[in-house]
Amino acid sequence: MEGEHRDIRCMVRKLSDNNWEIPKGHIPNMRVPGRLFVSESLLDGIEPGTIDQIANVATLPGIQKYSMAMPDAHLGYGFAIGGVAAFDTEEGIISPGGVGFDINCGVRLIRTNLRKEDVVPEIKRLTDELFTNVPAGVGSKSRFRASDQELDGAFLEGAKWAVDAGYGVEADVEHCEGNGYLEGADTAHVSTKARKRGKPQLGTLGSGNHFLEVQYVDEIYDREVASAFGLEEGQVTVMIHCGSRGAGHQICTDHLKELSQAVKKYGIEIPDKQLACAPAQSREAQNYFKAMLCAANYAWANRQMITHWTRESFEKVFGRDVDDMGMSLLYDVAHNVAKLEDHNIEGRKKEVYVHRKGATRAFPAGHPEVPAAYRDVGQPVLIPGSMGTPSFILCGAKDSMDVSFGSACHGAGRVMSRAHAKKEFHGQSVKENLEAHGITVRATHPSVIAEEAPGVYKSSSEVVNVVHELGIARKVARVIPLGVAKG
DNA sequence: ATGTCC
Repeated sequence: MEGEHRDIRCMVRKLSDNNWEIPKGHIPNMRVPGRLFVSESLLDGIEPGTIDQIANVATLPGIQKYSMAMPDAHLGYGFAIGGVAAFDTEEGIISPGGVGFDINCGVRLIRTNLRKEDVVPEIKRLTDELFTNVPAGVGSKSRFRASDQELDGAFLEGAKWAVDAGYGVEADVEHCEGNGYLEGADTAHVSTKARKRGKPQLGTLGSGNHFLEVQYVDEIYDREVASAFGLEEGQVTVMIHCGSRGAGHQICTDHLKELSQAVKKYGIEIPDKQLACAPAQSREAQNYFKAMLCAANYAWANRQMITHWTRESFEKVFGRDVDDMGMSLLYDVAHNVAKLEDHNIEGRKKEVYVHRKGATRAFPAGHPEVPAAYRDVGQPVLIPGSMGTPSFILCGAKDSMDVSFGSACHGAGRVMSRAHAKKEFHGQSVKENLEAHGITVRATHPSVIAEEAPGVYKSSSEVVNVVHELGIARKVARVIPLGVAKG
């Protein structure tokens, strides 16, 4: 492909460390410049097509300040994964490409008061128990048989519905971004097909890079914030990384069709068909938005149900009560979602549609949407590693509002296709290698392990260092996997 | 990511 011969260094202009501009002349009709937040070394790994995607988004109507991408940026559908863009609520647009297919893919972290040495001797049994209790894999079905009414509950009330249904406690909801649900969801815009796919999957992990992982804290970078987050060295934590399954995928697919028509109807010029969108206040855009919120809420309900089964699994293995094991929710973040938020733009506060696609909200200390428990330090920002690699806990930092619409990165980007990974690695040997490093893995098939081998992802530590140095999120702690369940 | 192509 011709793109591979283009020099990335000729496409960007360095503004300061970790901060690069994609000038308005990169492609015709850019309304604002692009911004790419990467280190010198990460820059060389960015595909030219990713730069083009950041520039393409800059041509969309009503875009504010600049079209940006986080240090884990890579090619996505229309918008780059790692992309953040905010649009005016009147002059701007809403685009499914700016959210992605896995609506509200996200991460939550459960604390325990168990120590690494308490868990290591039981890790195989615990990982087996988690793998048994939380269905994983493509097309996997839930242990929970949702009725239509219960599905509506998940679509409209997210984690709150799940807690009311007996999956968790009230405090869980308070420790989710947006209290585990977004207002304005309307199931009238969710197709029968999306319901049909979503109904049996409510309470499933999914596949790909999604996982359920038992970890321990091995390093604290910021004692004060770690203390506010209830984290200390040697402590065991559980991380859940999953999304809205077939429901979100179908909702995205359905509305992409409608919005492709809307592009013509409203005469919007887009440089890439994958940037299908409609004017923010149009019927088409609002219908997508209301359906997207249903999928976002479904994902929060999904992670909440998985949390409940995680707690039950620990109870069974350790023979202790969840409260006794201190299994409270630290936080739950969305990294694929569009939201109405207030931001300061050119010196005045205004409401915008912020699209985060493979980017985590990272609101700083003092922001009213940060839960009271963390208000003095900033919201927890959870950055999952890939299978067998460290994950990071950060907190939203003071410059995020000015620099990145209150956003940070979301994880390690893939550097090798699934097909390539399956040729390069063998599941069984990857598994043996991980077990030699003290990491137990349970997956539906060895090919899943090959596709997700540690070597197919960029290092998340390099990505995390960029957002830390930029002052948009600060490093708090690092966690190391002990046991992983995957689909 | 995804009933990994209706």
